Amino acid sequence: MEIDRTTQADYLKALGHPTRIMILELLEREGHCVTNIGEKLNLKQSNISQHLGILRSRGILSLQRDGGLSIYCIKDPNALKILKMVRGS
Amino acid sequence: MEIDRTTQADYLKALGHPTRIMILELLEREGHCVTNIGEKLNLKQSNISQHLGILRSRGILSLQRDGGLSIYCIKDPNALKILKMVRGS
DNA sequence: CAGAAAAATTATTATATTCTAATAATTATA
DNA sequence: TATAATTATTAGAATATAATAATTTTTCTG
Repeated sequence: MEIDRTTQADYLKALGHPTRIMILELLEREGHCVTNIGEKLNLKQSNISQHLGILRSRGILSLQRDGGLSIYCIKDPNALKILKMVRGS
Repeated sequence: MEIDRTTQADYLKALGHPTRIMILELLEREGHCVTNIGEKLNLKQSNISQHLGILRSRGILSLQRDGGLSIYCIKDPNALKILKMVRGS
């Protein structure tokens, strides 16, 4: 299947935000819940939730519920590879 | 040297636009002048010039003058690799 | 079921991007 | 030097993104 340039751009835009980069770095080792991410990054809950939603909508993160928690994990390992390539540019 | 997340994000944002993706695809084979790019993509000159400026400011494109023309070329091959990875996500 | 905890959603405001049109700057050539 | 061709820059309006605060929804637990 063909992936159009708007979708490609949306994917890259999803990666192109400092907070979302921090989230991906944090999730690289293991999944975390929303509150946990917010505390580690010292950002508001709703803001984190919005960023997670963006990353999820692009297929970069997945979410699994664990009790009352929403655990977010890396779904697309390419995202991490891309970040590594950016650092090496 | 350490590359901060804002710079990483700016790099990814530069890649995250359909027109700029088209420009990179066009320049993959060989360099082109501004007018040429504008004609191939059927977009206004000033708009193209602005997009080229963004890509150049991030170190993704380089510019060499040839007579009256500004020839833009890929400077950072990583950008093309990243686009290929995005397509394969 | 009621209350608490976690997360998502909404509305609002502020900021950033993008495109167009117009103008300015640069270079080539007659 | 004047003119044309090429490119860059600027200003403005339209759209998109982002952060906050407030609210709602969902789920767990007593």
